[in-house]
Amino acid sequence: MTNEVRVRFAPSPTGPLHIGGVRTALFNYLFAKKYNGTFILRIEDTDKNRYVANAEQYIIDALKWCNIPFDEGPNKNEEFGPYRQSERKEIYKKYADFLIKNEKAYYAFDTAEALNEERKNHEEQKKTFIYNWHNREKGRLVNSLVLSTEEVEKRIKNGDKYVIRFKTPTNETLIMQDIIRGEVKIDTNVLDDKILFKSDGMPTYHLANIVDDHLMKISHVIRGEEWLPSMALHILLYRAFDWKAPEFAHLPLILKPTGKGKLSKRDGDKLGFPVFPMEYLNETTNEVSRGYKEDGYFNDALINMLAFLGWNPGTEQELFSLDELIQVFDLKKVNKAGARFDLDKTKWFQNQYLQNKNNTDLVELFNPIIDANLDGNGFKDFNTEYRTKVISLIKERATFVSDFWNLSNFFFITPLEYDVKASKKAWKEDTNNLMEELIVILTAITDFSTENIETKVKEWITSKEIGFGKIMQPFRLSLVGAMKGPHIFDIASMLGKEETISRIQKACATL
RNA sequence: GUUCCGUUAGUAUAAUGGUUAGUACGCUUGACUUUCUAUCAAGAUAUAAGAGUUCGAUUCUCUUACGGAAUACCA
Repeated sequence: MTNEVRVRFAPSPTGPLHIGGVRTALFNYLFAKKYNGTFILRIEDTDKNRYVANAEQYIIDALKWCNIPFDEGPNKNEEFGPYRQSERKEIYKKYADFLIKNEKAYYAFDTAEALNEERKNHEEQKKTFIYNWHNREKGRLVNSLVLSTEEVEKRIKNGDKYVIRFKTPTNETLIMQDIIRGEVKIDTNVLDDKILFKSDGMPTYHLANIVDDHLMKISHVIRGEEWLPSMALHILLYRAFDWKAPEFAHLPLILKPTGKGKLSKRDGDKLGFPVFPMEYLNETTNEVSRGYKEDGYFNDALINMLAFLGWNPGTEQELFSLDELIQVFDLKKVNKAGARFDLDKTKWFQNQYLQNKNNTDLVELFNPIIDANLDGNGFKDFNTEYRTKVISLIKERATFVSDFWNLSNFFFITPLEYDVKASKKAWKEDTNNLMEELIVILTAITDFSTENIETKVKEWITSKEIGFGKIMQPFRLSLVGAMKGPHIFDIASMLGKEETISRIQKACATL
């Protein structure tokens, strides 16, 4: 690659970033890093009405948690700044005027009501209203193409509201290149004269986006597929300015897990899974939306899952660290079709990451949970070694750190009650007597190791000729309180002789 | 409605002008652990439909169907 790679993620601060946005950011980041390029965050806040105060901070925090740091952006290496479009307001007018002067754009004075009226009329006739060469000079619309120069100047001087529209060229088949989709063709006659500059003095997305991408020397525009229909306008704008256009790549959309349409911000609450990387507080409604972080997902697991939504390296490896992703990432291998979000697969990634984490690291995360649940009620003090051992025994059944406690509470507290169904099944009339005998066996064991207990107990069961189930099931029930948990002899060894025997006695007394 | 984009099992995807169309999640069954939400093993399920090009197409072309997006003084 001869030119420097500079890509940008350009969200609009109208609310929290959802995982589709995170994936767009991720792909931009991976592409930039792969080519030693620059990843830029630009805040596209040209719509005053939809602006949400805490959204920008959320976006920044979310990218940080996801480990997708930007090289340039608000308050960071502002060489091409500012990076908020609201702070670049003055820049855009100049470029809009340039287009007017070169007859690539024109003033339009039509009111929103008049345009709505047109749309309605067209709809009644089953036609679509398009503001373009069909009608822009036919006199029904009010713009500088039909008005005299004097009239236009008078209106502007008067303070009449106006917008600036792009004068789309006619009779041309545009052939565009998309890195992911290949050739995309469109007839310019079906395009409409998009508004570039709004009557409130702000540019629309289209103008601001092109001007900023040019000024910030963006080399590749990597964005969601919803922008594909706008690519023609954008290419035409680059041409009108006589600028070199960047390369484009339109990413497939992330679709709802069930039903129709693309994943939307509301789906999380409706379908019962997070759509946001982190929890988000809506400050006007005070509603809290759940986030992957708070639900217990690891950031690297989320990122790995997202990377595989619409892309894969072409090998059978599925687990990749961020650095490995950077190495193997290739825009050309991104899929064209929309990808349905799959919660099961997401959990699988999380599970894999949990299994691969060091137990010593996991203890740090588990400690607060143990301490909160214990609150001085444990049967002894539990050192880090003990806690780590517990994790090693139950980890494979867990997906989240928050699963640990349910899987391991019996390592810390004596069962308070016994699972009713299991008790009925496992505890028979002669069980108490058998347990008394088991206690005798256990008492005799000096080295209370897993292996030792196992051989001694099994020897005894075999010599008594009484099916394993009659002993093992009540034994487990006594120690755990339910028919669950890891290898029973591991549990006994961990609890120690005294606690093990005392639990059996307690069970005998209760059941 | 119009324009653009897309379509390999339930889902995410791999591969190829000639293969038993691969993998993962999920699902089913079995084994093991005489517990399980774990583990192991086995299994079922796919090239949307039709036509054309070709000795041969899932792969290239066209049509249809279906899906998605866009069609705002939102991004």
